[in-house]
Amino acid sequence: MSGHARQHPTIKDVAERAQVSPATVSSVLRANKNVSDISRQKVLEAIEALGYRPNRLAQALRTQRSRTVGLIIPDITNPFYADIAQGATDQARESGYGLFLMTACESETALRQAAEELVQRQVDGLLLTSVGLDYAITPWQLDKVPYVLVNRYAKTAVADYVGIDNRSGAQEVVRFLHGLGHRRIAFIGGLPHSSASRDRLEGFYAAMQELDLTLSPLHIGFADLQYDKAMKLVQSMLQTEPRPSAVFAADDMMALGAWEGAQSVGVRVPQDLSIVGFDGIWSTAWAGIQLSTVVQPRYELGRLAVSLLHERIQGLTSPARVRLLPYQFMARRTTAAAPIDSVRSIN
Amino acid sequence: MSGHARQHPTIKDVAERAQVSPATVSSVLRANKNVSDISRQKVLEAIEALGYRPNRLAQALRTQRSRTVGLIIPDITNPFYADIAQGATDQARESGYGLFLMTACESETALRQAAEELVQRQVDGLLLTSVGLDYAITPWQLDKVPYVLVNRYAKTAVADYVGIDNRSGAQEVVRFLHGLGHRRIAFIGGLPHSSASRDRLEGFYAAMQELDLTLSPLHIGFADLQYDKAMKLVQSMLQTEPRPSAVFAADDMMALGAWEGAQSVGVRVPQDLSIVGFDGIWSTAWAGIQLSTVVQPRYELGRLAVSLLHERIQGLTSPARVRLLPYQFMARRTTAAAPIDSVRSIN
DNA sequence: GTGAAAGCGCTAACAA
DNA sequence: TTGTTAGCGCTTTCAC
Repeated sequence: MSGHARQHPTIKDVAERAQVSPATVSSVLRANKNVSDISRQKVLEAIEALGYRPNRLAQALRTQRSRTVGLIIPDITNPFYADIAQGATDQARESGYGLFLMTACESETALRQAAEELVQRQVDGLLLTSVGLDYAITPWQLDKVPYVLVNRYAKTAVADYVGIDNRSGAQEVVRFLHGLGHRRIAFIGGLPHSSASRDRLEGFYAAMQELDLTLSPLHIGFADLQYDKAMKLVQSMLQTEPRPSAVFAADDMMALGAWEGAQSVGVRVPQDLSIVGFDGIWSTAWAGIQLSTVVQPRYELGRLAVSLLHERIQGLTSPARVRLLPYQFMARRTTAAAPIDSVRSIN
Repeated sequence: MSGHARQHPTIKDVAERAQVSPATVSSVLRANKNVSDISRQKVLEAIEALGYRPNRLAQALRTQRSRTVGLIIPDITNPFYADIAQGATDQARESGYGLFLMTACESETALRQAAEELVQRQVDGLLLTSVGLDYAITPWQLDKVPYVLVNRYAKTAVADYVGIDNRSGAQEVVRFLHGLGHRRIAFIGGLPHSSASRDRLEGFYAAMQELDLTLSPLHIGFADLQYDKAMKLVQSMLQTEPRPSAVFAADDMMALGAWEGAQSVGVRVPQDLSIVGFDGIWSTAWAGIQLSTVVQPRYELGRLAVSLLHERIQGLTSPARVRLLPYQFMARRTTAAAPIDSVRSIN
């Protein structure tokens, strides 16, 4: 007997009203056991009448399952991550999970803190898209919380990984630019310690070498995935002599920044400078933009990551899986044949 | 004695190792009571040694506070909501809350379900940015979960509201276009049942009237905040005769779609057609875009919403508050003086 | 300053 | 089929 002016009705209140035991109510709730139709009916009525809502926290405490996954992304404001997040939430809902969101800017400690809090909140699993993984991940190798890596993997981490073949994507871009007559191709990297950035850089190098293109040290730099930094970097690259005829940025944000940088110093895109991005965020397809880029299946990446995580949560113990999804290079309006002088300089 | 091969150490394990009672450990954890330095020391050491992490779920169950807020947005993929979400997560973290994310596409039942689940998960408060509010909100008027409305308010809901003065923002846009010589201004609305869309439409009407401008019924329509729909809508608007010389879209996404629509039928922006958006998502400022728009303080909206919510959770009972933040109209590259024939047609 | 005991709301044996 | 009991991990009186 505990029912006067309490906040929310509990399973006990329901039991009382339905004249059954709490255990029976619980059974009805989980639609699982053998409960007589008569009891079930009474319980259902009581639930309805009382406006009862199960307390998921109590359930979780008891069952040791919160039916919650944690998602850590650097920045929800970045459309690339937003798309992944959308895929993740959708798949999570369909699999019966709630989604806890944490943003951890690109720092190891932030990632660590976020993961720590998520673990304390008893998430059943973790989705990690952030950097700093190499170091920060080790701790919860020990804990039993399964996790899957999205877009960036970590050398030390033995966990499922979902992404694309960044290396070959980057190669394809360089080959395409080469085919357009470009010989001086600049590269703007993202975060040097992100596997995705590293792989793209590697692919870039490999293709340059394969095509016998030389690379000026002035034509390579990193802009931390930041629009502004890429803008400034390109401005300075365009001061060099001979200047690049094409810029390949390791992500769309930087490519867009590069574009603004070029425009700000009177260099026309694509006539004077071709620009290629990476990721294929939606805005690259807009009428005013039409950025050439490598389109990743971002939404599907998010979905797939949750599926794999779900399997792990269910107890799957197979060795770490790697799932590489197909990407697609899209040549759009920011790439054109290299300017004459550029080609001549090679012949 | 309960400690062989258990998953995670509990407060009991810590107590045992530190040779104190669980109650003492708890006191140390919350840095609150009178605990002797000697005990505290022992406890801290035990925590360290065992790698103990408090179980936030158990804490929540006991204290009836989950230190969690729920955020419901239509679509995390929409930069406008992403910015709000970022502000919300940041402020939430600073206030000691975790953030549960749910997306509920623009439907009443989806919103209802999302809120329902969040309540079951015992969030301390709710942030609502979705539509369908008028109907769906009523239920948890009854429950004790406080909530605040962001960007859209509901007539029936008596709750804190955070937004901007959409009506006057829209008026400002029309006046600006009028000043540029535009006389035939089309309007693309978002969701008719969203307060934000309604207010913008209202402001549009008011200004048109105030300036003695007539409005063809062919020059007004709704595109559900969708890029594609706006694109098609504008295509058909441009078939009308006389056609509009300016389009005012109730959100940036639609403005961008309108742009593509115009381009697809050979109408130049801004020479033949001026376009204005609303919200001021970041991409409108990019080099390739430069969309004229009404810039909302999206990030601050998200932050403020959480602050207000926090106060409510603390027990504040003052009547519903309305917080209107300043906006800023930015005339950029998609607006220009009306074409000659357009002006002439008025004189 | 500290510990024993009760209980948050629920589920899972086990008995009946 | 149903109810009783114990307890998930924690906090919180209330004695001592």
